[in-house]
Amino acid sequence: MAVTRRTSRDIRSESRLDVMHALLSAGAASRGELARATGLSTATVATVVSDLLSGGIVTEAGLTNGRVGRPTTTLRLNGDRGRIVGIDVAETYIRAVVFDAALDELASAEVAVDEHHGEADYVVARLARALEDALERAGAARDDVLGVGVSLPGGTQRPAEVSVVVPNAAWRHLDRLRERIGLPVVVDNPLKAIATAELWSGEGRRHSSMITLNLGTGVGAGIVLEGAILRGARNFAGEWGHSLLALDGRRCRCGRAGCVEAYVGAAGIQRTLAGIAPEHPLASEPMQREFIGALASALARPSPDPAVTETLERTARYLGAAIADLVAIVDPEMITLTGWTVWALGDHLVPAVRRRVVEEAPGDAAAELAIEVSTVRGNPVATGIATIALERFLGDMGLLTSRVPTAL
Amino acid sequence: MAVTRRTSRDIRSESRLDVMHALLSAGAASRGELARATGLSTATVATVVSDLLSGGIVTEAGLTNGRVGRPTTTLRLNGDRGRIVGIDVAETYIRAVVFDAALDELASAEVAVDEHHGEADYVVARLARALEDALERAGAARDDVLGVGVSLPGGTQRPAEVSVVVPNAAWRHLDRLRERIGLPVVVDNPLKAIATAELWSGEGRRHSSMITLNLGTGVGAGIVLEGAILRGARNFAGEWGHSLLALDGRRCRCGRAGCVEAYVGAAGIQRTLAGIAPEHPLASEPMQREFIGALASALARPSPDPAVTETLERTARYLGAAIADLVAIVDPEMITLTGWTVWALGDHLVPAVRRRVVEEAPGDAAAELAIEVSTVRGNPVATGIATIALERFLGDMGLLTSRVPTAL
DNA sequence: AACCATTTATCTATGGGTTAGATTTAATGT
DNA sequence: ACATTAAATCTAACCCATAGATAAATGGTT
Repeated sequence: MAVTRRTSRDIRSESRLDVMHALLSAGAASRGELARATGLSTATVATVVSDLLSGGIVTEAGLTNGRVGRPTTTLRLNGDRGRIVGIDVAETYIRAVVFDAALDELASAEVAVDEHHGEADYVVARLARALEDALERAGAARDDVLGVGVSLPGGTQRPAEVSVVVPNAAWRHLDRLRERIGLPVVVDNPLKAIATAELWSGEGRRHSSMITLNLGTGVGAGIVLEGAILRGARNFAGEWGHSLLALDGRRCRCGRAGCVEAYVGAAGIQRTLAGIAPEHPLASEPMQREFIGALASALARPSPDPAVTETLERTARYLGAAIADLVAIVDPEMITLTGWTVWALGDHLVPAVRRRVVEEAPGDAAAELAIEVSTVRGNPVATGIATIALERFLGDMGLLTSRVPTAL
Repeated sequence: MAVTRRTSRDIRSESRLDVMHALLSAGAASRGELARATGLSTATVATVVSDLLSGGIVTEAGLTNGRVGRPTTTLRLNGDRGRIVGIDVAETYIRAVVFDAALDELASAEVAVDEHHGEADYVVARLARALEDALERAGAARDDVLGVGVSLPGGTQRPAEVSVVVPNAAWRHLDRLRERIGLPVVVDNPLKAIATAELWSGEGRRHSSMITLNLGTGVGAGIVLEGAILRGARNFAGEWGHSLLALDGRRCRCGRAGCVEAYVGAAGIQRTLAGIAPEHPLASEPMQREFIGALASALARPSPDPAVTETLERTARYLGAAIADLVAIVDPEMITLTGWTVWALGDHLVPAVRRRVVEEAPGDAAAELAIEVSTVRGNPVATGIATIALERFLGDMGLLTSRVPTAL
């Protein structure tokens, strides 16, 4: 596949996206403010806004009188345009979140999933249940739904549809999923979702390059370059969790040895602790999220358990080295961190990781690198996959061209 | 730094580049052929060609009569437009290559450099010597030179200018270099150079993503995405040689432990052999290029030395694992290999590496990945850095806009 | 020798994009 | 009432690409 050609239509498409992003992050803005925020001329903003107004994507939300002069009409994304659902299918739970068309969260629902019970029909049924619960709580009718985004772990790609790093039979049968949902569905993987969330609701558009790391059961990277998500030739880019940290190191659940995930995934952190203090009570905690939570509380105590402190130190070192590899290869302007490990351990982990990255990165590459906890609120996977569904919808409306490279 | 805005001028700039690339790879072509090759309309090609004709970049090289009909005017890049010099500054030598404006090689000169004699004045003097020798051999006057490209190892970046992975005092003083040469100079690092060469003279433009690996004393990756070189926030992207292969592994000359370069750089391969057979005569060969050459001859024998075979196997494994990391993170459509290690060992190494990458890459990510020896002839670093100088010249002429993001 | 068919290159009209600057609109202040 | 001010829109100019008409140049045909 050769390089894609850009046409002047794509420029308009990008201008529309820029205006929508500016509006999303500002909440409400006048045309003039949008022009200043996007760098476009007021004339262009006016025509773009009129496109979006006639598509019902934005609304005029009243006039505000300034000191003197013509009053400014305030613009907002039109939440009432419809509903978008984002569904985060994780290893142990499925969470469905309903958003309005301005990407404000309305309601959510979560169902537990038995990790060892992975048949397609079972998972699809649980997913449908989460979707219906969430819609009911949001008071949304099926007709209101503009699109449903589903994030599945593992690489999603055409034509094989889903190629899994961690095998799970359910994802080979997307047709059943579509049939059962009966609404416009887009499927992608969590890394592309968090990157999209960062691009619309976070830092992605303020920097020419950014990587967002998802740390939980699995770990991975969402890579954003020049305002676009790096998907790679097979939509596989960002599987940093399965890049090598240690040759012939710990066995990873993907089958390979020495993957980053085997060290800084939640189970990997537990293994680190078990290596330091095999008899430690936390080392045998069966639930990953409980384990991470307990680790956080242990660290918060006045004089923490040395084994716990050492676990954090080593994890910071592993993570620092793995992030340094990303710096060496991609050299991003900033890195954001997300995922439930970060929500729980961030206060202790992030400062240590910052120090480690500077040490481990080649030369002074990381000297000016910003490493921050993501500013995206809520579940970024659900937010991101819903955003991808919204992008797909906008593309179907003819408002977007090039920027809808969703996987499926 | 935010995302850069694209304007319609950039589209024309890309069209001009596309036409020039098509012309470079075809050697000679009619306007119609260029239209077919680029996917542009004949009208656009005609206007672009007339721009390039009036800039003297292309020439009409005679008419050819077909069977019937109006004869086709053949177009070529105008080599007589001037001369471009590419200078590859390596650890042990400096090579200057003179090209005509159609990027055909005219002459070259090489001077040896004492690795331990790294003062700025010394290196600059050697470089100037190589440049003058090459110009003389090419019969080129200084006035003919449109630009000089200098490739320096290590990251080159603003504002610190050159930030070295492997320290060398000389590169802190680019002003002296510029003063001594007295011609338009661009400086960049070898990874960006090989990527540029791949983009103009190789496979880069036929694929939406491509990585070219340089294997020699140092190792690194040139990353090409959507027809553009990935430079990163500090022009540091592609320093894959200093990403981690083995935590706490072999000490690397960059100071870190376990870098890819410490395993698959020429010195690393020798260390692998020394680990297998400490008394092996090749293990104490003092010159790296001699060592690699001797390894290649040993492998070509009917029944090769088992230590040598084992060295190749392990190197393939290291390289396969390191490439698998690139696949996991970037997921390119193809990978090309270059550098003198590849020229010498490619026949034995590449097939083994291909197998290893498929095994080591997560899931079936590498199943369709093409791994080939680069088709760029000659010294790709010199070719690439000369091409960057040509791009800079075209930019100064007003023929190119966005695509001249050279470092210095 | 005049004319037709054929192939290549250019010209023209159309449509999409952006923008600076003029103009209109709608408030406040005197 | 009228000037002032600020926001939004309109207008004209200038980019870009393309389809389709037109012109150019030749070999073959009558």
